[in-house]
Amino acid sequence: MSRAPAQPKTVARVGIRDVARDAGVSVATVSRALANDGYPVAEETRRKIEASVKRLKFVPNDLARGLSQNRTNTIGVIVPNLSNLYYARVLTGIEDVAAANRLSIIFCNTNHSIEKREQDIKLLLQKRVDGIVICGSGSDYHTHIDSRSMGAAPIVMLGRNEKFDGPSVQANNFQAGYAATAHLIERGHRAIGFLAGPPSWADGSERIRGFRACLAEHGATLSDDMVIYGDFAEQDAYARMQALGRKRLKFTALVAGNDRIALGAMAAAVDLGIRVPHDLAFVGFDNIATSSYVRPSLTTMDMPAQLMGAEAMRLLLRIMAGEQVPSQTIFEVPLLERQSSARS
Amino acid sequence: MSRAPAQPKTVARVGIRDVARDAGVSVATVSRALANDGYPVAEETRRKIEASVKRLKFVPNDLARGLSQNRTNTIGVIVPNLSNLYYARVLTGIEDVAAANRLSIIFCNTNHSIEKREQDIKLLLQKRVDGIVICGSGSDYHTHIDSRSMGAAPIVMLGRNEKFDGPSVQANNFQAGYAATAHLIERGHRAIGFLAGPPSWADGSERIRGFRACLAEHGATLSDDMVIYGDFAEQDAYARMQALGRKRLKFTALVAGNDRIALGAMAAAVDLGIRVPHDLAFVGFDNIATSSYVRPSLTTMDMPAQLMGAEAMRLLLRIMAGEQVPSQTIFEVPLLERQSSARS
DNA sequence: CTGTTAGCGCCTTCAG
DNA sequence: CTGAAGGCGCTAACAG
Repeated sequence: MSRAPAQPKTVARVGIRDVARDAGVSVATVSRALANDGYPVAEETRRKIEASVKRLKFVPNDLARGLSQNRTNTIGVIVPNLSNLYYARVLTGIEDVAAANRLSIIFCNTNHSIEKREQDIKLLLQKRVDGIVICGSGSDYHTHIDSRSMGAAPIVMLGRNEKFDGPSVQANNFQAGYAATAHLIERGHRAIGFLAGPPSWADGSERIRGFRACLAEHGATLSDDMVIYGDFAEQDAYARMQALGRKRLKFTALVAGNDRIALGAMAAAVDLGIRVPHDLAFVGFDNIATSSYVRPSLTTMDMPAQLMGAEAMRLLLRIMAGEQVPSQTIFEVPLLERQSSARS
Repeated sequence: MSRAPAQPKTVARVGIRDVARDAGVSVATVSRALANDGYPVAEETRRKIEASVKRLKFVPNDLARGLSQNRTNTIGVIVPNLSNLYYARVLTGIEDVAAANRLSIIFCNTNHSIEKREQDIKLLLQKRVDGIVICGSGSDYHTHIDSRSMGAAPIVMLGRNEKFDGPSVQANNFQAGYAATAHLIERGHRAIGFLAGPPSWADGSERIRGFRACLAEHGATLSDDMVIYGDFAEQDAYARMQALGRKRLKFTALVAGNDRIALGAMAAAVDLGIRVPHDLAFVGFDNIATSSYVRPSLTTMDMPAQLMGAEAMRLLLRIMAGEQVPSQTIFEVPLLERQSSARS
């Protein structure tokens, strides 16, 4: 597959040389005026240069700049899936602080494929990004690129990843799972199930650990069929809930691996004539926008997605500046009580 | 604000020259072997080179490549706001076909600020992207960069923008607004209101035009207070609905500017004791994931967001390949009947 | 099939 | 405060 050059060679772009000639100075001076770092340039010279830049419509070439400066002012962000509003918020948080620091973002979507992720990392390294934020948890981190040697880009991980030893930003998912469960227990529930995501989802597993820990601590008997695995989305959760509801319902409350799962399951519950929260209470994770606008509204653990994104970006900036940063930055997750777990 | 270089100059990166030396060939041969276009390279030479690449952990520098090839295999995507799932889906569509064509995406979020957008375009041009997709409609397009002269990157617009004369991908929002309204009329409604987004939102205005046209055609009297403007999100819609509901409700059905508005308003309706759809029917636009998982589920116009994103990217690819493309590519928007507009 | 050699457009010492 | 010149890492003629 070959593409024609984006620019026909016949249309020579205006370069710094043209500006220099037009302004009657040397390229070095133009370069310095444009860089606008502290380097002294006479006010008048600067004005002449700026005029020429305007007149010639000069657009500096960041590729050349990057090549000689060995820095691109660009970072890579790898996300598993944007249809999950959680990641959209994370990305928004990253973008905010990136933009504030005049950094561009090269965005990669992996669709949860770890091969795609490896490939994306390779690509980003070729593009000489100054740093990388990898979002999405798993137990699968594995890449043969040592992030610290060879001057390769530093990596910050957002989410739990057991095999990654660089700096990471995480939510305290164990605590969150624990708190969600404790909330239900406090409401009098004893038969509580967990509608989980995929087993490979590290953040999810932590939530389940918290769930089990809380139950154990309250003397509940733990059985394997209390945790029902599936995927991240509404549809599958709807189906799982239907399967659950057709038998005699053995739970009075469900913790869902995330809000999308909760929403899907709640819809199924309603459709089955199960009253929420009277017959069945729900707690989710993420606090996506719609969770407070469904009825009954969804009680959820309020994952600070945007904050975490922003923090990850800040860490990356500090690493890029040569600072040492903490190996783990952990956010607690507050409970947001709403109707789906109200006393009935 | 200054940052330390991402890479200490002391650690010289391995370059194509090192590979050449290691493999005992010339840099040109290495370059050709790596490019892997049709250029003939002896099998054995190729093998030796690949071995050296592995051994030395050579990572080609795309900046240098871009500089000499005058192409970056990177495109820019500008989006108003990712917290709207609609744009997340558009972006996903773009990313899919971009990745399939080995193009990277530089992502920019404008928060609906047209200044930020101008700035982003400038940045993208400096980074010498091969093309740009601008998402989000408005009546405000204005940039002094002529997309066709100077070999600057071609632009494809996704969404309606009156002042932009390049190729665009759009949904037929007039038809969609018309169809949504016709659906309600067909259900027996005559007093229909429109819970709009901001007046500056071009796609939204088209929907309103369709709404008016449909009403007019069915002999309804049009008054200005049938359209209630606000922003794009749930919260504001909730407030507007509450204001509406406190007076004697003069509508039996509402068309909402998008699903988020519909969801917010429906929540308010429920809270006010208004029965949906019995007392008040709803139709939205976008078909975001949760719309089918709220109860009552939301009837909506199924905007083909991902398709449109993919198509915009395909158009851009064709332009980049030097092809001529249609100035407008328009998608029709199907109606998805669900519970919020069921006969009551 | 392979090698040599100019650039690509800018930054950055090193001298004025 | 300004200029000259080498180099960033790779590609693309042009010659073998």
